[in-house]
Amino acid sequence: MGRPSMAAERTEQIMQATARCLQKHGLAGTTLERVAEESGLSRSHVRHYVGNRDDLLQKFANWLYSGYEAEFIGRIAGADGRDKLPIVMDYLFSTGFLPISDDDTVIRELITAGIADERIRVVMQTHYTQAIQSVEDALAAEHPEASPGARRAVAYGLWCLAMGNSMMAELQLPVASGGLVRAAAESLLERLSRHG
Amino acid sequence: MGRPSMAAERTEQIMQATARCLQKHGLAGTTLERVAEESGLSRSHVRHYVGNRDDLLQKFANWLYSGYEAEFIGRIAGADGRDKLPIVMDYLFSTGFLPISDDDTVIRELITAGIADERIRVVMQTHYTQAIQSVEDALAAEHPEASPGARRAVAYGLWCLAMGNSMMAELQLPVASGGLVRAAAESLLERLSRHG
DNA sequence: CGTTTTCTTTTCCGAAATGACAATCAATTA
DNA sequence: TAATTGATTGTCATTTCGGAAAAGAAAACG
Repeated sequence: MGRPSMAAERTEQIMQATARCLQKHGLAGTTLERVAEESGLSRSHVRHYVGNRDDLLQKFANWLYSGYEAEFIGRIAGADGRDKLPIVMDYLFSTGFLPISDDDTVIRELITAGIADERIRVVMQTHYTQAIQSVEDALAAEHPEASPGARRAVAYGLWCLAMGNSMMAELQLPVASGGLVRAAAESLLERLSRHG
Repeated sequence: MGRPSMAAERTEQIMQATARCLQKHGLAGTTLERVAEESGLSRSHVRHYVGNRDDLLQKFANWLYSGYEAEFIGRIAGADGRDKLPIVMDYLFSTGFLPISDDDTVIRELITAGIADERIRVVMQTHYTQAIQSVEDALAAEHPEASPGARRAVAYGLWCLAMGNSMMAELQLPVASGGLVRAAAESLLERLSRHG
């Protein structure tokens, strides 16, 4: 064996720096140099540990979503029965004091990257497919009598509501921070309560 | 007077080239050089007529949305009564064969630009405020008996649904092209039919 | 020790984009 | 015809980024 590997720590450093960069400077502004600066390492370090810029973004997507898988998808799968839906609703429409979570910006930038880069896109496709499925599972636990088609539409609707609202919030549109999405989301949910 | 100004035609050329660039190469790839190439003019031309890159994007935002104002907001204001809502629904959820309209990509890139640049953001804020108001007007025409709060929530909900779905469509998520949003949107509408 | 492995630092090159400036050309009007 | 206004073209310097490679330093292990 040679010198012990710093890869694990360094990669973590770099990923977190990448997140901060995406948040502060957007996708185009997330250059290897800036990530290096933000992480306190040199650009050569970044290249050494994660490769070129495309590699960086792809690894970052994996890193980010594997975190979410534990935090969201995992938590829903772990919760039982009627505990699921409140978790989902809070996650999608948490109306805390922060208008948007820090991650929302990062995610949107990543989506932009995914439109151009297939590897990133695939990561996001599989993640989002799972996430929407989790929403559907939560709905199924709450409304087992509803039709699968209706559940699917509502699940996807909730998801789109959350994504769309996050976009509007990033534009600092006043209407985005008034809890109006949550009202719309509740309306969607009512459909499942009404006709079985 | 000197030589007659070509500003009007040239600007139009440049704006259309900018749209094509945003669509093909994204925000980061929309450089003055590429816009010049796409428009058939020289980079000096672009600089001469629209200024630097930030100026270009701001002028483009104005140009794009003044077009939409005529096409969408204007059309709704012009339609009478119960003709409004179908126009809105078609505009937001047109389920044609194209998974997404050409402009959707451009708009999303512009939103990304608006997050960083305040001048662009202001343009988009005012436009979207008006657009959501138009949706609300259409709902008011169809459901005059519904409560204003409910209408507002549904209007904003429809808008978010459309935005979120457009994002998912750009990621080529299969679920985005199945007409599922439209189903969710119809569910939202039902809320206004039910309790006045 | 010395070898091996990995980390770390440094240097170089090329491409692309921006900003600024200058010079020439063309059309209109006095 | 001359002056003026704006169009058109071209050039230069600077910056930033990305990609690649080389060389040195540090730690484990036999």
